[in-house]
Amino acid sequence: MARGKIQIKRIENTNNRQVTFSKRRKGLFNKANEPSVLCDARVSILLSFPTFKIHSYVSPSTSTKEIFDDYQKTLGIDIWSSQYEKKLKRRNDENINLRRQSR
Amino acid sequence: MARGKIQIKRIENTNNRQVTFSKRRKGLFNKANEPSVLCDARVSILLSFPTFKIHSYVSPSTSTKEIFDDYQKTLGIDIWSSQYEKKLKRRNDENINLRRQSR
DNA sequence: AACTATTTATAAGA
DNA sequence: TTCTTATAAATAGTT
Repeated sequence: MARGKIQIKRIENTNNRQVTFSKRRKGLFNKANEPSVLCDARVSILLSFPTFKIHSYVSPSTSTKEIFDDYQKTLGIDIWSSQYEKKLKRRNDENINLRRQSR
Repeated sequence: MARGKIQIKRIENTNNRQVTFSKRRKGLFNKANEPSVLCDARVSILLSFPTFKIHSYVSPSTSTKEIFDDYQKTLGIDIWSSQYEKKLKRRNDENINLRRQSR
């Protein structure tokens, strides 16, 4: 785009890669904002780049977690809960045993 | 854009709103793909629209969960764990009481 | 960090 | 709903 078409492949020069990242981050977040206003959509974007911290965009009046919970509901899974479910089950089992003993 | 500039405000006509959503979803996901190739970035997009299921894009060679775990690491929090931590604490407290009673 | 020639995205129409 | 196309927006290379 612009002053010559580019191939979509890794930019080898480190400085150019960083400049392009910054420009495109701005463009991407702008593009995300518009459908949320035009179309009542909710958008969450997470963008990680090796030398920067992670960058995020989320549309107004919602939160990253809220959108993620919807995502998980749609998939019918909860990829974050499994580690906690195991611990909870263990505690419950202990609990039931203790109640039996105290009878 | 195109054939006249538009104002960025809610599109009231339901059909137009849906058509615009579909067009912009395509555009947004395309735009997300390019920095991941050009700049070694990782991108996760979740896009929810009332009458559709949620749509997602994630850059190649990673997963939505992986990017999210990085996001949480950067923030220094774990927004999904808190609800489980509460339940776990409750079970533990019950457990301690039961052990006391059975002494 | 600003500029601008050019590419890309897209609003409206077919 | 898919295609076209005139115009708006984004941006690669330059300064």
